Amino acid sequence: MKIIISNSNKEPIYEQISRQIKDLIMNGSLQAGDALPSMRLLAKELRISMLTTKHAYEELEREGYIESYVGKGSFVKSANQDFIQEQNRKAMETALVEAIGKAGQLRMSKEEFLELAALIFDEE
Amino acid sequence: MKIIISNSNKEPIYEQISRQIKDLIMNGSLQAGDALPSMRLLAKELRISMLTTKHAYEELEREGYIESYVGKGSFVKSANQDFIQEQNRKAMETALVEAIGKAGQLRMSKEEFLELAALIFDEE
Amino acid sequence: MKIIISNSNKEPIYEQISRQIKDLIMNGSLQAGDALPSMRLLAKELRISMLTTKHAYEELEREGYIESYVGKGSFVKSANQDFIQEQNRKAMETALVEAIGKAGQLRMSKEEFLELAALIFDEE
Amino acid sequence: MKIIISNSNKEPIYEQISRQIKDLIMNGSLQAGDALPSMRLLAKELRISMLTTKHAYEELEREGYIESYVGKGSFVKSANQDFIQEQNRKAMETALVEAIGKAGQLRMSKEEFLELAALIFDEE
DNA sequence: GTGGTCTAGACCACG
DNA sequence: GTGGTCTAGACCACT
Repeated sequence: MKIIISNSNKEPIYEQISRQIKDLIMNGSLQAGDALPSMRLLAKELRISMLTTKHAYEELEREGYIESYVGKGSFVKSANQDFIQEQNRKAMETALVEAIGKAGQLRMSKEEFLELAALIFDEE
Repeated sequence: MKIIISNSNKEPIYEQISRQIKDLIMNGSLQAGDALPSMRLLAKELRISMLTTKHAYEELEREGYIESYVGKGSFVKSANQDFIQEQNRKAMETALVEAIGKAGQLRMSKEEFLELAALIFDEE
Repeated sequence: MKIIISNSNKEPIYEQISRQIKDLIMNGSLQAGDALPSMRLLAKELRISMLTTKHAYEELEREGYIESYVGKGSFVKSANQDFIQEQNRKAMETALVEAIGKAGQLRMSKEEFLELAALIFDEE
Repeated sequence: MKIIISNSNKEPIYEQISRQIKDLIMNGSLQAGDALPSMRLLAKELRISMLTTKHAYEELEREGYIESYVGKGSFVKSANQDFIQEQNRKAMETALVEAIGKAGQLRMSKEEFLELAALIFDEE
């Protein structure tokens, strides 16, 4: 599991961690039941305080992505796939609305915007 | 000039102000050379500390949207229209790439995505 | 605002705090919009770490009882009275079901139990 | 003797075990003098560490429900039936007082409360 | 002044 | 070994 944190970033470290783990779960790299690295180990690897990894894991647990058990560790929750799909869809729509809003401010026509979108879609 | 600030909002007050002024500049409500209300007056109207309006105006000046002259006041800058456009374009592309990435994870086809984009474009 | 914490208690300190503040809100001692003591001040008064009071306030914010703003402080949320009623009702039913379950194990008859309940009700 | 442990539960495993054995004693499924499965066997059946079953049995012994003899095993204690009853009664009263307190905050009348209690009593 | 984040320790309960 | 709680500091952004 590869987590990259940047200090020259306004996003809090714990947010960077929980966001990246969320992404790993959502794209299938982490499956339901998989064990996450212990808070201590992850903290050591990332050279940050254990409290920070704990903060990240707590957020993930609150949002229903993982579960932690004293003495056992933290595990990806057997989340319903629907929940993950739903989250992904919401994120996608939010970004799309944002992009279209900006396009409007730039006075782009619908055709220009869709052409650009098609272009980027093919690149990915 | 209508600025609305919301306390039940995690966005810092100075950000709410500078963002709304930026929008007014972008959509043409504020033209190059126009005078902005004095920091003192704006603070009084919004019933906030002058430090906060100062913070907002400083950000706008730093980002090249306005210019302030001691004893005269603050004015919308004439230049940098291209710079602003460019920034907007970047923000738009970033959001679009994000949306397309998520769409890929959702296994949406290009056609589905473009259809959705067209739909949202018309709504706005 | 009177908060009492006990160290000779398995309940975590932050839980004791958030629970007591919840009670103050639910019984009307704290009204919507009221300011809570700053995390620092409360920590000082209770002679505990600021992180602990912060933990308590975070929980209250997550559960919708209060809102915190950097530079301003923490305030009781203008909660819908319905939400509070609902929480109270749930707590009451949980306790009642628990009591009745125990009564069953004690082989109390319904009449005995209701008599006891009536007695306690009058005392309060 | 049927013990069921759930991993997707924040209640510690040893607590789940001791609680369930307590219930079996309380409702008469386990009589005074009955032998409990050896710690080793129970651990094997539940696929958990023997340390955990040991922890559970120790709690039961501490609370006066069972007695363990080295080399012979663990047995339900004959005495203290009154003590157990008394504990149960206390727990029941505590829960009832709690429920009535909440009912008071909800401005329920005594009649409403007793009606609700009777209803729940019949359901159980 | 306020809350938000982070550190580098510590002790505890659980398995 | 694991996670849960707590301390006593620190720096930062916001008002």
